[in-house]
Parts: sequence; C-alpha cells; structure tokens
Amino acid sequence: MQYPTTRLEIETMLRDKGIQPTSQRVEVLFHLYQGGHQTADELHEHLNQEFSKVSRATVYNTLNLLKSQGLIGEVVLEPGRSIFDANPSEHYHFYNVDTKELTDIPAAQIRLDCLPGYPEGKVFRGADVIIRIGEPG
Amino acid sequence: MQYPTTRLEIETMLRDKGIQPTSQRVEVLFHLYQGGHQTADELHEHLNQEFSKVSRATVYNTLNLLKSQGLIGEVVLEPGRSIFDANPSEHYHFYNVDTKELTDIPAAQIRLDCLPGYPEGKVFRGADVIIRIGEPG
DNA sequence: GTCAGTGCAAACCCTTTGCAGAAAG
DNA sequence: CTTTCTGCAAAGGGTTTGCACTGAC
Repeated sequence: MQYPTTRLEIETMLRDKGIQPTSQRVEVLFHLYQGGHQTADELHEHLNQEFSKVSRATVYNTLNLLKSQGLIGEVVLEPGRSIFDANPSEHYHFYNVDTKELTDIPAAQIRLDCLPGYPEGKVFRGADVIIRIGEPG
Repeated sequence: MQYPTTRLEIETMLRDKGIQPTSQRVEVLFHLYQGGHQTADELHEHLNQEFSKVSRATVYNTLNLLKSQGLIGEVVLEPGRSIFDANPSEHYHFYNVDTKELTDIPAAQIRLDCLPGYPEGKVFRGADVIIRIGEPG
C-alpha cells in the first residue's frame, strides 16, 4: 500500500472523501503516514515539535474522524495502549514485546479461514491478530 | 480444559501455585470460572450480590495477580474494554459485534504458522486473535 | 507478633465533552 | 454571515496506588 506523500495529495484525498482538509487534519495524517504506527499522544508530541500547535483534543477528534471514515486503523495492544495505524485495510501485526515495535503482516500470510467455520448464520466482520514475538530464551 | 468446580479445589490449586487462598481470591476465581469471560467490573458486581463484600481494588489486584501467575487470561476488545478469561492457555476468540458475546476458538483451529516465518531471530511469544462476527447484511 | 492481604479513597492515565473563540466557505 | 473546526479545561471511565486496618500464620 502506498500513502500520499505530500500535504497536497493528502488535502486532495480528504476532499475526495468529503472531509474538510483543515491544516490540523492534514498534519495529523502527514505525520501518521511518516510514523506508520503511533499512539495519539506520540502523534500529538511530534506535531507540536514540527507544527505550531495542535491540541490533544483535536488530535483525538481527528483520529476518530479519520478512523470512522476508514482512512486509518486502530490497534489495541494492551488495556491502556492504543496505536493508530496509517494502513486501514485488513492486515495483522507482529508485536515485539522487547522493543514494543509493531510491524505489519499482510493479510494473505495468515489463513484465518482454515476453521471449521463460523457459528451458525454469522459472517466475518474483520479480525484483529497480534502475534507477540521476542528474543529467544 | 476443565476448571476446578468447588471452592475447595480452587483453594488447593492456589496453594499449589504458592498463592495464599484468601476467601476473596477463591471467590473471584470461582465466579470467573462460572462466567467464563467477564470484565473486572462485572465480576465485582456479581461478587457483591452473592458474596458479602469485595472491594473493586481487591478484584483488580486479584485479577492481576492471577494473570501474572498464569492462572487466567486477559483479552482487550476495545480501548476501554478488557475481559478476563478463565482459560489461560493459548486459544482465540470470536467476538459477536452485535451481542458483544465472546466465545472461544481452540488454538488448533487457526494456523498462525502458515507464515513465511518470524522476523530474523525472533521467536513466538503468544498471539491475540479476535475474529469479529455478526449477522449477515 | 509479624507479614501479607484488604478496603477505602484519592490519584492516575487515556480519552471524550462542553463551550467560547477562530477559521473556512 | 453561517457553519464547522479548534483549543482549552473540565469531566469521564477504567485501573492503580497509598495507607491504615484486618486477618492469616
């Protein structure tokens, strides 16, 4: 998957989705695309280093908006640790428990369909898969 | 997997694990075994209906203790929604998005090993798999 | 009598909300 | 000018912590 790389491309993409491309929204997406996986708070800090001022509330509101529009994803790693993901399409994750690093696994590399089947009459609505890895020993 | 069913069996199990089997701890486990999957708060409420008094703090402390000792598991469904699981062994979950019901999937029914492999030098440390299902349409 | 466990309330963290001011169309 | 967005600060929910009390050995 390839993300828009310039602020202009992001602006266009937002407009296409019917989302007003305010400077804060463009910056949030721009930075999320650079980092790949970031918590709301990390994003907030990065933004306020390179960009004048974005409030925490706006970062959260923007992330929720983008998520509800299917432009980004969210991964819950632990009770209090939620990561936003530049990639909104179906895919899974390695979580390095030593470095706390998160890396993508393409959906095709895991076969969730090798099950007996879903419960009677139910259909697939998506899956969260986090494979924890670490140093041997 | 079969859980201890009586308080006496639970007491014995705790003692075997080197955990002091206080009445609160036994009750927490007893109720978790009955419900299967419960939030800390649900457990706290159930306990205070049938059992004299267990504080929220003790419920949380006990659940964390039991989890750290590998006697129970925890599943994070959403940022603010964490479920404790009577079954601590490797297995996965269906999450019914309509009813919010959680059901177990035996580990053998999903082949996570059908990957190219783990990143260089890393080993498997466990996996969280939540397959969201719902009514068709 | 000593040490571990419990209960309460306050503290904490992350996230959301209400409202006034600012910006966009 | 109207509507939407932003920022701030306050509120919210779930979880943890500090400390005195209770209970187990």
